[in-house]
Amino acid sequence: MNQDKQQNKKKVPESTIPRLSLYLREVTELSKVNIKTISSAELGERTNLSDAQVRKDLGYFGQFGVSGAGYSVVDLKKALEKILGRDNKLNVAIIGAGHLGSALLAYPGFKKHALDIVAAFDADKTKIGIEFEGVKIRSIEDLPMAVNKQNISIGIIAVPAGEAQGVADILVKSGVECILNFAPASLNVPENVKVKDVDLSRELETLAYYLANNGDR
Amino acid sequence: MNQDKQQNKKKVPESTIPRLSLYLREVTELSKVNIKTISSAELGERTNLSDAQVRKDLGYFGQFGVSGAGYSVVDLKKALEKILGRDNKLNVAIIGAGHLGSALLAYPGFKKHALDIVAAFDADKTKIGIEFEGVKIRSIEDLPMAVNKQNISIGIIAVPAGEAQGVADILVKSGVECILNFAPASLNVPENVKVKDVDLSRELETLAYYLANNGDR
DNA sequence: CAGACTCTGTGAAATTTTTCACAATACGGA
DNA sequence: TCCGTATTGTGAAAAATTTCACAGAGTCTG
Repeated sequence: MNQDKQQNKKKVPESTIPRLSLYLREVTELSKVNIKTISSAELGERTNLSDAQVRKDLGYFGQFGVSGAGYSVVDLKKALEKILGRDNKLNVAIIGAGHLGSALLAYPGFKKHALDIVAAFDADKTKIGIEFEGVKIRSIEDLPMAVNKQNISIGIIAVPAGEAQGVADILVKSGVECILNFAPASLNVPENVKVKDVDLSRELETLAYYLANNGDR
Repeated sequence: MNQDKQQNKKKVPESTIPRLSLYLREVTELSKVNIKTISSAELGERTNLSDAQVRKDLGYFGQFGVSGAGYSVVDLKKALEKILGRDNKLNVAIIGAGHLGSALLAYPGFKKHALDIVAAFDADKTKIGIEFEGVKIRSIEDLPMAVNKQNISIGIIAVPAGEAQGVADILVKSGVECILNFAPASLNVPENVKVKDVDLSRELETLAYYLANNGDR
């Protein structure tokens, strides 16, 4: 039904998408310093990926390059922005206004990515009403209403692990289909909901493993 | 030379390690509520993975289960802690004491993972001397010395993208072999150095992609 | 204590992802 | 304009990862 975009194309690997974001970062950088074109090899070097990987990734979405010359930086930038959906603004809610939640509220990257944090919630009554970075903390009870009223499409969970599933349930029930989960807990959600876990513990533990097994690579 | 641990065993896939961390999280949880055994199927359900995946992952490191009964929670917990190197404490330095850096200093997860934040650095002279969570911010110039004196094995980069490579270079030169990079920049480091990127932009962009291409997958 | 049942460990198959390699194409200089 | 060079796009091969599926081992019930 909406295969149209990728019709006969092969399925895009899961792992390609985050790399597209990397490419976009680089071409954005390049466009700032007024560089006009870049080859897959150079782009690969800048992202620590192989040239073939770069070409293959881009190839899933069309033909953006010019044989013998490489990719036009501005064109590729535009194309990637389109693919990654930067053209339509998205409204984001943060649930949990602790250390992490407030660091996120201050994070400048959101604006760059056409993401607006339009609401923040916390269960702690003493925090309600406080304003962080122009966003007033509200009671978590207001969440379902806010999702609808403010057309929120991404929920960021920044609460302790024990409360994460409950928050996820509320988000799902309210109609949010994308969750960025900072809590160290595996969330249970329906198939149609996309969860991305950002788990510091896991990252650290992975590093510790490589330290412990140093050398095995 | 230190293949000994995994002698004749097949190479452990990169992707297995973060999952081990997930398993450990679950068995730790289970041990708290005094559950004695768990099957691969249950562990899989709790982590949104298949039972086969769980067994295969554990299988790379030995035979921890009992046919017909499952895995002993305490034994598996111990085994995973060993594998992930939680038995030896590691010293960590955070570079960058902005919003993110200070949120990290407050993050309770480090202690749990046998990680000690023993030092924090910032380039901003006005921040030097301030104490966060019992750690005094120092000048970034002190970093090389601190790495040696305090036996720091993990560096966490929490500076703006433009400064990340410079900080990475200092870390590498000082002998740090593990870097957790929060800056949205691709770091260039020697082969023997392990970098883990935690890139919020990339996560968000990936989510946005799935929102934009909602329905496919 | 026997038989039914459960659940692991693991080769082999299937799938996914990455790399290879090269024909086709466009550019740029003479 | 033509030739040499650079670089893409992409099937096909290789590698990595996941899933399948089942023999074998241990558990539990009556």
